[in-house]
Amino acid sequence: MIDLQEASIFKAISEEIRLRIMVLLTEGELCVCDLMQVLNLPQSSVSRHMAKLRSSQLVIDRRDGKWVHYRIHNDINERIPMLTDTLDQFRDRLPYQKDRENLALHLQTKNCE
Amino acid sequence: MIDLQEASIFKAISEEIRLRIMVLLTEGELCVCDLMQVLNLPQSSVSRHMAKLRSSQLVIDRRDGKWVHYRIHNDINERIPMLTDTLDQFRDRLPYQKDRENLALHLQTKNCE
DNA sequence: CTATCATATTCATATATCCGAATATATGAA
DNA sequence: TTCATATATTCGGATATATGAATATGATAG
Repeated sequence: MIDLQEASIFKAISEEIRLRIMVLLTEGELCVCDLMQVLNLPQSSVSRHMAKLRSSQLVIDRRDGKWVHYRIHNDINERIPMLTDTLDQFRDRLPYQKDRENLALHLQTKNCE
Repeated sequence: MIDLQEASIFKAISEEIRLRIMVLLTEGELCVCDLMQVLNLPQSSVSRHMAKLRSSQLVIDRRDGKWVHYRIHNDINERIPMLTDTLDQFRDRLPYQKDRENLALHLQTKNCE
């Protein structure tokens, strides 16, 4: 079944984990392995969710060696004006706030390697 | 499975028919029988979709005799910033524009009875 | 080349969602 | 009360989506 483009975008962020991923991406570019550790999910799960976000053009990917980094698509505000404001509004609520704390801790550890 | 409230709202508008209903409701209050005729859908289908929109608190209902009128919830922009602006942006695209034309014709006929 | 790491995809299964038809409920008129 | 109308809910079945494990792909190091 082919969704309307607009419905497809809402469908992408209507799943809890993908919404949490989108809020995390408001902090900046992240790779699959970051998200696996921060959200404590198997790799295949994160990768599948990123494929869905990518196919809805909510994020774009950038390969850097073995890693694939994802970030929120530049054009997103033109297609769905509410999205950035809405994600920002969620940042200080649970579980998004806790996710962001976990991300900060994870990035610290990562830098110290 | 219990969704996050935020995810539940997006889930509600991630389905094509419900999104079209929400865009129609930007024009004002409508009852189930209006939506049935404008969207050419069986009554049970419209009623089920309205229950979903209601449980996500995207719309509120008002009973007037035999009819139940639905309108977009007053508080919606506080929970999802710019949602109504986003719906307004869809109004002039297809299939939403065609739906609005059908609604206008339907309301004319209805008034002439 | 092989080995390893990061990511993507496939597979089978479980769960969720959607649908029209049928039935139930609610309201108002006769 | 009985009937008709508007809406809500229930019922199966079909389709869609999410899941972890296993496998495939892609990139780099040695």
